[in-house]
Amino acid sequence: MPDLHPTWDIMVRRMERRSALTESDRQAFKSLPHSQRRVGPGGHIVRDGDKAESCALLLSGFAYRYKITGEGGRQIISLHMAGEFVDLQHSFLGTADTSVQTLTEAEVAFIPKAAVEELALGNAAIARALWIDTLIDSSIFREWVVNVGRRDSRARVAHILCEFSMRLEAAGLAKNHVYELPMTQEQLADAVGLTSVHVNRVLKQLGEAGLIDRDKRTICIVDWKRMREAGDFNERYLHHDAAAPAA
Amino acid sequence: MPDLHPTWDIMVRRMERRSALTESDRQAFKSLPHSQRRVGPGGHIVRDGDKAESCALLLSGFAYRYKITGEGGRQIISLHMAGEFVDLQHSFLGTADTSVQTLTEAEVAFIPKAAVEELALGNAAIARALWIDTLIDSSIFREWVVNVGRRDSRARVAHILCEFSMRLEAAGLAKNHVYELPMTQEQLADAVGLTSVHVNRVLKQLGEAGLIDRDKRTICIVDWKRMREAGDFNERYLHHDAAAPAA
DNA sequence: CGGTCGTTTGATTACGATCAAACGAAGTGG
DNA sequence: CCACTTCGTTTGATCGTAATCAAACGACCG
Repeated sequence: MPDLHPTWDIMVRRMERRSALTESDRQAFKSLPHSQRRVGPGGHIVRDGDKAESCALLLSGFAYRYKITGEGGRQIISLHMAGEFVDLQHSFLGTADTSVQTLTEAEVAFIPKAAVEELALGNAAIARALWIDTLIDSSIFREWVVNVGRRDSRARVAHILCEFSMRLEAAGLAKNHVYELPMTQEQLADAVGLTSVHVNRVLKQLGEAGLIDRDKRTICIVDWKRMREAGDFNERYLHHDAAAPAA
Repeated sequence: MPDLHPTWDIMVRRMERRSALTESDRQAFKSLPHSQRRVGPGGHIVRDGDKAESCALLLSGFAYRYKITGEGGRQIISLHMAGEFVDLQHSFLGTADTSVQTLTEAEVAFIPKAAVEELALGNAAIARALWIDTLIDSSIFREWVVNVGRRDSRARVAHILCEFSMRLEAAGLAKNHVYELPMTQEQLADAVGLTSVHVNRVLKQLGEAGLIDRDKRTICIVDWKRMREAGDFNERYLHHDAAAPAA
């Protein structure tokens, strides 16, 4: 594999944190058959209702998962960054129950469904790693239910900014609580169940209160402690420590 | 296994819909070591933050998963009925990230974490079945994010009533869209991100509009078609068809 | 029979939505 | 190069849904 995209290594390293892998396990990940494609900003990776034929690994850029309601409203359900499997679930469920769209220009590896299943079910250590990966996604969904269901606008926005910061840092894509938010205020609004107008006011207010600094799309969480409080944020649900005991 | 609770069979039958099982696979499920306990209404099965030591299978009754926010608000994140694993994820994640409480008197089988892991990772067909089970849970979480994030009060309540009806029927616990709702309006409110007062008004309105009939806690969805519309409900996300191809 | 819990209804408030418009930056074409 | 469009952000004014506050009622239970 001479020209394998470097993000494959990042993904494998994340898997190793989930389950103890042997060298051959690592190779199994890296030798997955796939076709790599560049997707422009706003391009679709999966569409709700699609029959699953492949599983997408995000190699660069950002993406989000969403659903459209009968009234035409959009709810963003999750955010994804380089190194993440964007629709592993669909390989097992057969049909996509959400759409996934890129936020930025992105490179995506599409792995045939059969290869994913074979990898995932052929080896206990790998199964464990991938399973835990989907379970952490699941934990994030649960937290999002809480976020949009029971927090006020200020806490919702603060919470998502904290989550994004933590996840970016865990992935090695940011540090010191400074990062480029790869989405518009409208998309942010659709992620927290508010309107873009209101999100704008909340961001302004968080700035005035000295919790964040903004410059264009760059977010700097100046006061992490107070921001965590404002967002009722406790990173435990991210399971960044999700240990790797038995292989 | 002379006196195994009959719900074990129901659970195994659900697993068979997810993945083709052999007789020995079925036996593996049914011979899981476990301790069975009766839990009174409102009793806790798991508490947020608990170190996972076992995995709970609900043998009878109803339960719900929830989180408490810093402000003291409660968000109910999922509902569970007999035959469902209530916290399979915790066995793999190590720590509970939500609490689970019974709605009614319930019988619960606690299976040691190690036994679950061994079962789940020791055999591809079983791994597949259990994994799909957790992925469907995950799909329901996604739908709930949409429900609380982007639907108005009427649709939220109608949606959850539709979901519960469908799931009960799929589990063989109800038919003809008539069922006993095992929760108070306050709990219903915490599941849809509203207040109990408002849920009460919405229920009344759905009754007056001829979509449902209520008698105490018994819900009868009189006009399923209009109710689906009102709740923007499309059962696809429940993946009740989630087929079982390769074993 | 009193007490608790859940449901129901009414009155008022408030948070965030909606409507509307201006502004700035980036991109396009004459 | 500048007019012009487009897209996203920002701010202001008003509206409406659901929250809050309050109280009565009914059912069940000890």
